[in-house]
Amino acid sequence: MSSKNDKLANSRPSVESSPLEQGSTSRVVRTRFAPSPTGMLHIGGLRTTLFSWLWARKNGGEFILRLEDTDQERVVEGAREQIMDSIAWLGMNWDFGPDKPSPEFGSCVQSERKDDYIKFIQPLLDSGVAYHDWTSTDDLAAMREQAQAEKRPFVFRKSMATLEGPEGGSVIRIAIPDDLTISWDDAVRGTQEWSGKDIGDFVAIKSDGYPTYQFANVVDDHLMGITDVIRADEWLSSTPKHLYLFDQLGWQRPTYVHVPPILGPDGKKKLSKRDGAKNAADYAEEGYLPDAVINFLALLGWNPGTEQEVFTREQLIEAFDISKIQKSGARFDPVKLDWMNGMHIRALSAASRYEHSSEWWPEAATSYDDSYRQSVLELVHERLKKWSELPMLSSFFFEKPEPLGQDKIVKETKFMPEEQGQLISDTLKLLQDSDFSEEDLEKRLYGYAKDNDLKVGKYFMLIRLVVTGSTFSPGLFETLHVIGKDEVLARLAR
RNA sequence: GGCCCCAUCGUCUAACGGUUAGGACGCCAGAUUCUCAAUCUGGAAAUCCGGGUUCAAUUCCCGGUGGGGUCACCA
Repeated sequence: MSSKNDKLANSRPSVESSPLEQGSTSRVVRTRFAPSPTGMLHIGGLRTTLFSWLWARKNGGEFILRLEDTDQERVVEGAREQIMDSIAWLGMNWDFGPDKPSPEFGSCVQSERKDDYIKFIQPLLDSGVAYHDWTSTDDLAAMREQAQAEKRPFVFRKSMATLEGPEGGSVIRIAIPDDLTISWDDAVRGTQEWSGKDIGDFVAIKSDGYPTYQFANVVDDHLMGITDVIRADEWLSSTPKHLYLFDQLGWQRPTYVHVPPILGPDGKKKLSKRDGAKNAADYAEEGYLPDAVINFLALLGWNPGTEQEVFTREQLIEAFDISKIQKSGARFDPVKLDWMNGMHIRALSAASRYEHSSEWWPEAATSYDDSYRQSVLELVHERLKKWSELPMLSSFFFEKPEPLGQDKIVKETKFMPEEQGQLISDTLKLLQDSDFSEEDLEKRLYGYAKDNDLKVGKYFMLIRLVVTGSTFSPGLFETLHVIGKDEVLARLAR
């Protein structure tokens, strides 16, 4: 057939023209993320959101959050809020969303836009592109099963349909011509071409009157003026359906950008709940910084073409380019995320680092003032990978540690119990009239070790163990200085 | 099974057809040092296989293998 369709397909920008320019030359860039509120938004969805958001921000365009809830039965309570909270936590602001309708196109919730879809199906029905079908779901299932058994793909055609039935009980399908050829330039996959004979006549309007994703998606992308459809790879094979609809409705096609999947630990299947696929809330709870998560996610399936790894949010927006999105799937590496988060914690100014730390302090820290806590933070932050580690690394600044058994000290320092007692009481005397500046502590402690011919490492470890209860801590003088004279002497005297 | 997509160190990735195949995480070693970190330096570590094109292939083509996606009144 259809020279008409071929022409439409061919009227698209040629292969030579960059797909990047298709969306951005004529119209202001508009992207959207369109999840269905059926559950948690996990890491893969978050990354897709990120790419959409970055691309809009980079181009001074708009980013829309649209809820695809046309399957009312699958809508999960709370999912909508969870999705919005996750995206907001990562600092990806939307220009229009479920909570922010547009004066131009209205609601961003599909169930509230039902009338729009019905409106556009009529011309398709009139032109014979769409038709009513009364085939029962049971019959459909049987047909599918048979196709399966015969090891052939299930491709529904009008000839298989039940064309008569009671008013209102039908679905509306889009008829796909066998000789249709649909081609397009995917911004990451390159030129794609599909044959109509591999595409079944798909349902556009369900028998309950709601549109399917396939239809609502196209209508909304058009009505909302979406220029770049950035979505997961799994949609690649339904793109021809969407394109056919754009063409038949006489609408301008957006640029399609199919991003690769994020893989689970085995490097094969997509990351799933079973792998502990997380949502943004989980990362918030473990004490990751939104900027670090964004930085990490951006580098999963995209790279700037330079050797830079650590980016601020602004640098990411500046550097991001959909032409550098990877084709193949990427594995999620939590170890690198930890490193990345540590880098971001260290990149913060002392003041904003302290601000970020606020809810992570151990219980005992509440009775201490800001300036004390801030000094502690500056001492321990280089050892932090995530905020949840703060209590473990800082507790001895706020409360006396559990006294260590002498055996433990012997094991760590090789000082016999008698020696321990002697050294500690000497140290107690030594520090009695110290001003407890780092310099003075250093002078006295080193001096004592030297005068008594002690291994500095062993001696310092002894003091550390007694004062902090831990085999590791920030530098000994800094630690003693911050804890303060009274408390240090009290701990030594125990 | 049909159709489609993908393939560089363990992982994330770079490389106009000509590079000692680069960087990062992790790992190992060293430096620093009172411990642990942080930091710096060095090291081990990769082009899935087979053909073809070419003076030259990680790069282009074909085939294989492996992995993934999709074939719903779900998105």
